[in-house]
Amino acid sequence: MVVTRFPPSPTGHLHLGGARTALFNYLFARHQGGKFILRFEDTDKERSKEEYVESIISALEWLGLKWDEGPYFQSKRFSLYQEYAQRLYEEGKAYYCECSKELLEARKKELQERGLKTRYDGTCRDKNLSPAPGRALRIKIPEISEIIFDDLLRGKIVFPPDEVDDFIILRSDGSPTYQFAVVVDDITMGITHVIRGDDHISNTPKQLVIYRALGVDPPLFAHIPMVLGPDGNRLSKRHGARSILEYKEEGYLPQAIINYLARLGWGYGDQEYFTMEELIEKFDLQKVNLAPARFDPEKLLAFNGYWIRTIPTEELLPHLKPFLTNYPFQKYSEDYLIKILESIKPRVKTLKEMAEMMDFYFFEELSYEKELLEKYIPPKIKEVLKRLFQDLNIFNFEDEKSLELQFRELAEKEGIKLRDLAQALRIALTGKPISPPLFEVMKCLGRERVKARIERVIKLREEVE
RNA sequence: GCCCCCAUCGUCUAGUGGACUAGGAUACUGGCCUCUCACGCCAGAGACACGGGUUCGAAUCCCGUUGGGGGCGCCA
Repeated sequence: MVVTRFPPSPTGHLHLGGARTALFNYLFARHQGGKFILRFEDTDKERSKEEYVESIISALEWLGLKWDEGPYFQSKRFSLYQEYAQRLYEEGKAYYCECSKELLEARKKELQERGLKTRYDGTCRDKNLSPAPGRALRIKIPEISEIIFDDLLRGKIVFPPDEVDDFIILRSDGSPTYQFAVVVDDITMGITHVIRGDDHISNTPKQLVIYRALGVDPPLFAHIPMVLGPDGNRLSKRHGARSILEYKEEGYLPQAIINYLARLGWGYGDQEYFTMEELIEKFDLQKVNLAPARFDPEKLLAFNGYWIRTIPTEELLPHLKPFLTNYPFQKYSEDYLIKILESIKPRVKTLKEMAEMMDFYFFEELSYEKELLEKYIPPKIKEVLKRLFQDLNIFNFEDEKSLELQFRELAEKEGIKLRDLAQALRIALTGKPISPPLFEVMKCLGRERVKARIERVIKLREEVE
């Protein structure tokens, strides 16, 4: 059975790059009917934080990337790593090293200055040191030969013989380093496919050395291209390195983020829009592009707009509710909310915008900008509004079609353009020059609320004069 | 500096030797629809990085150049 994993280190929030790696692992596992594991790589005690564990978990849950096992924590598995390390030590495949950090640092600096490779010089390699506090355990790289592996996406990748040095697998405090913990975990968790960013390509030879020393066949590797910022540089805080949860707060739909992320570096013919179900069905690692992909916030926004107007309104409503907390929306029925959402859906790109556009449905006393009143309600139109006021009692508010007809007739009778009348009414009813279709708005508000707003706006308009 | 990966419109991509006058999406421009704004529809502009090969024939295969990305920790 296929087993994949997503191994974030809880030293930051889940960002777009990490989310995409998680997504690809998830999709691959689901497509193959396999298992997807969540594992926190928190061997760095200094930088790992519980709050990041929580935020990563809630981001994954929000995106709908459900894991089948875990979360595991490397910090709780130290005895396992020590066990494996002990084995390597006893078999002579690893040795203890007493070189101090300062000494190593100095040697490295010197090598750099001379333009040479910064590798460990093997000072302690043959000292036969026994374990002792303050000593780190290094793996003993066997005889020099090149290291080759078959990447699922790129084919053979070859590293020259002297690329890997005797690196540390157990720190002097006994904790495992990343390279070692990953391998032990992937072995013990039965990982079959390692799908990760291509920034890990150069780590792979080190890990292969560990697999070999442990006498275990390595999993299959697929290195997917990284996600770059819009400027082609590494993802930074300004754009995509923001937490996924920030996108949630700004009014993005998980469907949109998943869809966008899937299309970043992967394609399925000319199809652009995919539900999670379709992705699971159609995802194929072989179709992943090899070139790094730039994150384009505008396209993500466009996808968000698409999914807002595409998913059923009943499904949209729960996503929107958190953005309505400043409105007394509890007073209104679910049916009413769904009705007004329908008309706003095609006009917005985020849930936040949606909430902003809906405000007039919830408040009776709108505030009107003086400029808008003057621009859209000139004296002539104001008089029309006054005369219209009586008609409102007999107009049929049952459906927008008949409302429209009634107002068309009225405009004709008054000798003004429907357009001008409509804009004045729009200001009166919504407080804005841009809104959902006017007659839909009227129908939703109902006769009494429409009357009250027109009456009030006439009064305010006269105060301005 | 050394090592590794990569290269189609601004961006994301389709394309796996002939179906390419290089398709779609997004963004942009013009038009249609229209009570505003959107949505939708139609149209336009916009790319095979460069140079050598291989081949009857290259966006597609090979080599080089250039460009971009990544790695070289007792970080992950």
